[in-house]
Amino acid sequence: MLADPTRATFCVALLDGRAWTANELATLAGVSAPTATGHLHRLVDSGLCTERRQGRHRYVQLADPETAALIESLAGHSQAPAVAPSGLRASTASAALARGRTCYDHLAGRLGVAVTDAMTDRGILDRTAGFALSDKGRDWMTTALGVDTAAWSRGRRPAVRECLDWTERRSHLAGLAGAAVCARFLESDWVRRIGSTRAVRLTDTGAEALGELLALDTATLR
Amino acid sequence: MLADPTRATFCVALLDGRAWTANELATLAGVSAPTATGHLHRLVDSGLCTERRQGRHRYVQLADPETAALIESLAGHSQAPAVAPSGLRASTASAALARGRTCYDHLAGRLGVAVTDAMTDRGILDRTAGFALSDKGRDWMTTALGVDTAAWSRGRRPAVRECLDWTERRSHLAGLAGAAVCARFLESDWVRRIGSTRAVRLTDTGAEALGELLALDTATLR
DNA sequence: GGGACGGTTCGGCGACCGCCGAAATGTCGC
DNA sequence: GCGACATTTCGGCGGTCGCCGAACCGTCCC
Repeated sequence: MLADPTRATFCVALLDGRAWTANELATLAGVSAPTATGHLHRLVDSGLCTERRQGRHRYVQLADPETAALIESLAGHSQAPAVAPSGLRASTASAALARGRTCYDHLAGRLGVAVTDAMTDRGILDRTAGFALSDKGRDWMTTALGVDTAAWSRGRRPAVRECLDWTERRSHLAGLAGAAVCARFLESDWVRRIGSTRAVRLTDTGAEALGELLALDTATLR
Repeated sequence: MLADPTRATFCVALLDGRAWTANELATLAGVSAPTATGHLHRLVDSGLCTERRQGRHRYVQLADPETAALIESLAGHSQAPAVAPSGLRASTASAALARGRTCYDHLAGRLGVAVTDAMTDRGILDRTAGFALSDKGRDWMTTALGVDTAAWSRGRRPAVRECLDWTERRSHLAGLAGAAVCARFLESDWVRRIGSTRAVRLTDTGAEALGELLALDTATLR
């Protein structure tokens, strides 16, 4: 199912966690609308995606975080692209993605890895044996981010998960904690989406906040 | 690469962590030798597998634990097999696999999940936030298993990793800790391979040892 | 109502790719 | 050297599947 280049392109696009319409995906992948329709039917039938009909539009998105994690891990294992993007526009877009982006519902790129590293340095994450939130980390989630971590023990989704970043080739934070951090950062406008892409950029207030909360040097992230 | 049924069968077989010859894999997957050769070339070229020539034999195995983890996660996401294995022999073999098996280099099946659960109950694993080894767990590794956990901080492979068990549909322990547990159990003859398959069974001494070390009730695992 | 537009169904074309048999190569054991 | 055996190369067959154009169905907006 994921082996077809067109469907793979769809899924990577859907990794941004948003719902796309059939035509958007068709244009992105460079195929005709009928082709895209057929692929989307198969993705929905196989349970990888879900759809929401709304008027004459059909919005498709990944079925759940587990599916997103699977696609991430496949993307992480695929070799680096053979050719670098050419052209000013493409390379600007690709640079923006490398700097910071969302990966389903958490942060990735240099920004995502930097935040994860800073959380480790500050003792919020414990990476000496596995990838876990320390006691201090649980406090930090509540006081700094206003997140109720007690609710995390219920449910199937892991609280903390490691996700291989395919541009940085290093791990960043995923799971419920990663999603909470990303959501809070977007809500507080510390991080803002660039247009309607997956790419995000750090705002001025965001840079300041991350300096205070995580002693993070944001100079290379802007 | 992994989408072809024959190659997928090869990779799942290789999940036992051992090296297989081309003919063994051909027989298992029900294809001719030339077909198997072609597939193995592609798997090696793509970096998923490595080969070791030895006389007139060609031994193939998975390239590294990361690759094994990828295949595991794909296997975990594939739907349950539509048809139950039929025939006495097939169902005995499948029951043995469900009871206990190796999953690349760690334990899986009911046995793997039970050991993981027991380690959690005894406070060796901390699953309240992520999947990590507690301080107590590090001591246990050293005293009970004679494993030096200090060496784990170096290297890319995570010390503790969660692996979705495709028969139990629950997580079991993987990563360096999972590999250490499995290796130690096999060395001590607490667990023994059934023939040359991935399936393993608990020995009498093993049942006793697990009762002492983990307060594990092994009645349903035999 | 009528045009615009998103999405869908149908039919058919073409390419890719997995498969095998036959024959070749290389290794082992005697 | 010679037969047995594991593996490989080659050539060719066949099915699957992705793709598109054309025509069709709904919904939205004027």
